[in-house]
Amino acid sequence: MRVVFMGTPEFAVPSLTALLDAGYGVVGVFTQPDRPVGRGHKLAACPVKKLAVERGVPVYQFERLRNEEGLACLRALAPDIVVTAAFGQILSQALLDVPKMGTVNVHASLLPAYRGAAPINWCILNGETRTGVTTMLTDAGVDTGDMLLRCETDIGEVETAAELSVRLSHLGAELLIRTLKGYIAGEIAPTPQDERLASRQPMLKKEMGVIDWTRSAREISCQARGLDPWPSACTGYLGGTLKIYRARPAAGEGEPGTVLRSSAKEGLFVACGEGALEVLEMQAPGGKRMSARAYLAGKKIEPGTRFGEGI
RNA sequence: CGCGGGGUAGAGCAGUCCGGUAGCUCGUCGGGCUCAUAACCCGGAGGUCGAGGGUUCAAAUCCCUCCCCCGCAA
Repeated sequence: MRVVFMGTPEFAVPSLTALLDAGYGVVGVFTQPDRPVGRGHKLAACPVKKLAVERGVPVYQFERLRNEEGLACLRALAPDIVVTAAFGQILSQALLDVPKMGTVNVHASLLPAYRGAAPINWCILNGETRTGVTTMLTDAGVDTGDMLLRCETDIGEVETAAELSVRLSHLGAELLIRTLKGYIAGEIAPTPQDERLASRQPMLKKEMGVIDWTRSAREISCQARGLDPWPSACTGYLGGTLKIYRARPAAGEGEPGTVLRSSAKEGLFVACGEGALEVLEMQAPGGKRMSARAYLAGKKIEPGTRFGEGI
């Protein structure tokens, strides 16, 4: 069995690892080109590339895989099946026609809901309590292909998108192996997606992070957790940006955006349009990420402080 | 050469400019108070001040070199 894997970020790593460990013949890995990341404009390899190199699998990187060059490369590898997981590029029909058994995608939502980009973030942003992973046969649309298997899981009360992503990536890897076994054996019947239940969300934008304190504590909590680690929920503080990564609703009321209680022992509570927000993980201007209590052990935030002014 | 911040007790910070007993909050351990407590009071333990070199009677602090971490931007 000749398998070609396409994926880029951390989410795809467990899937590729599972493929390799399960003994599938991974003849090539396609991943996004190295990008200048971090300080100093250094080119950095994505997580999938690092793993592939480490495991001795040939790596191919094309700016646009659907161009002639990429297509020719994929054809030359003559894959029986292509597996994708958060690859980051849309495959053309010509690419999809290459593998005899089709292209299996691992998608981090319970399709047909949350098609498109950032499904994990959107689930939390929308306050969903349950999500999962779906394996499907990729077609020309974005996440519209027939479904193979799915796996569900609850979303924790204070779970962030970053944490959920890690969990789903492992569930996805496990599901992928089960899917391939069943699919190759002809034991899984592809199920068409019900278009009436379909939904699709746009990519995340940095502006989505700005907190409107007149919203409810519940909504802001979802915003903070859903946008971790990027773009992250933020508000103005000390002339800079205070980021909030994890929070939960709590009792309390006051002028929206006002600090109600603040101490290393109690924590940090901010009044919202409805209820109060208990800030659990945050990042002060110019500082690093830490728990609100840890921050308050070193720096004070006086009750009455107004957040959100002068971002 | 993209801009900038930082490394001091388990955690978070002050002290560095202007060298001279290592300090605060939290946690932790012990004791007390209380019907009780994450509350309160008393006491204790815990630090090669990132590493190396230099200046000095004396360096967390001044000078040089190196390592590591982080924010912004992408």
